[in-house]
Amino acid sequence: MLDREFIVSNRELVEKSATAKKCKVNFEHLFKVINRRKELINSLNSLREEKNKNSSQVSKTRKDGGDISPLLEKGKEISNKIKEEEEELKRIEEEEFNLLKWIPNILDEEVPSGENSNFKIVKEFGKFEEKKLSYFEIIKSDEGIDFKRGAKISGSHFPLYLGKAAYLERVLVNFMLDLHIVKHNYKEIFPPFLVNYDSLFSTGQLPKLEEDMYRLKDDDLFLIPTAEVPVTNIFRDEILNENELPKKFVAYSACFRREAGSYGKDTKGLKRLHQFNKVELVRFTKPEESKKAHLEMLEEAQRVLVLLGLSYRVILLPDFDTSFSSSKTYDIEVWAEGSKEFLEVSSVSNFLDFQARRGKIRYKSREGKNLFIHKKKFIFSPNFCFFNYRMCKKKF
RNA sequence: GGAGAGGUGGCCGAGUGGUCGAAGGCGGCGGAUUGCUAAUCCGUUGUAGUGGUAAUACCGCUACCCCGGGUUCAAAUCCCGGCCUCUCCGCCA
Repeated sequence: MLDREFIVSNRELVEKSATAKKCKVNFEHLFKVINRRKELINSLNSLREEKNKNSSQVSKTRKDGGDISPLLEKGKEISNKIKEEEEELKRIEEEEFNLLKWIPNILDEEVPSGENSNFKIVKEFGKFEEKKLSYFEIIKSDEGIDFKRGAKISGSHFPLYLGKAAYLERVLVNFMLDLHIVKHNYKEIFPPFLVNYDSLFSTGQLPKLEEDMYRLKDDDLFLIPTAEVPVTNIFRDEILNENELPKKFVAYSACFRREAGSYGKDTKGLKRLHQFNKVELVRFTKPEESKKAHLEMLEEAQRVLVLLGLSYRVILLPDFDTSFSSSKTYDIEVWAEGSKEFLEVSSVSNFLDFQARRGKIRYKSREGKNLFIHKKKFIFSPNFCFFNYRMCKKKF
């Protein structure tokens, strides 16, 4: 979420970003609501002042043996007026919140505009060879992934890993965790896989992506689409000390996505799964360290691929592909030799203070001011490493 | 699932209708004292909104004692609903 005052004073930038991300926002109406809210708050403040004064007058007058009945009358009047205005303020604030929550994060100035170009290739690493065998054939054995039985047990897009495939998945997860814990100094987190509405709201999945989420209706909980959600919410509604920052977390979790509306797209094999494993990194930093931290994470993410001996490229996503909450996103795409294509294994995003504001994640600066934390994350999906011929061959 | 207890400031803990943003203690900060450390003494110490204003300085006002409603001129305090925590019993892993 963006700050009310920020939107007012940076209207052009905010509108431009919203348009690029194809989010429709009625800014005219929003500004009217913002102004009315201010009016009401000012009016209520003075009414309450009057109320408080009148009330203490009652006890004084009574002590002195005076007649309090006119004061009681007056108090009642003021209270009624307050009630009226409070009701309007509540409506206005709800309306304002409903408008604000649909405004996407602002885009970094470096993000390419989708009108002329698509993504921008930032880096290419390794050789992009082609092999005849597709990943799909390699993993279809009794030491591979059994999609049929996975579908029987749960439904399509729930893969069942057998033998060496299960082993490979597990060691990849461990490898990524260990690398970031030991070499990059992240703290390991093992989070809950079910979360509540507020947690998903603060990371921005809700309300926009509600139909993509698995929901447990009886308990009003959601299966996490990524470990980003519980990890980001560790400090929701908290105020940290400046010297506690930066916070660096790495978490493995299974991820659950309904992938509603994506039927027909990438329906085969390991793409677009309903359940998959992922190692997620999250950093909370001060605003002034935000950009640097983001680039550091981009390096850390690439290290995984370099150590695994995989070829990849790094791209900077264009505006229309940058997610609702993100300001700037790099994707790392591994080269899949069998299917001869680039596949997204990692996504490194800078959210600035967008999620922090939604979740009220703050820190106290030395000057005593509470500031919203900047957050960035990157993800790494081990299952996509299966796509690479060399990796599969090595392990099978 | 059944029964009970409880949620107050950074922490502990008092407070059952007005003078309570809230006693007291601890911690933090500033200072005094001090061979060092410790101890002692004095002062200070929440957050947000809004107005005065150029101000993250200062002053005023408002809100906040888990959350949301209600009663009342007046609510931390009374009433209703919710959430959370703890203890005991049962059940399952």
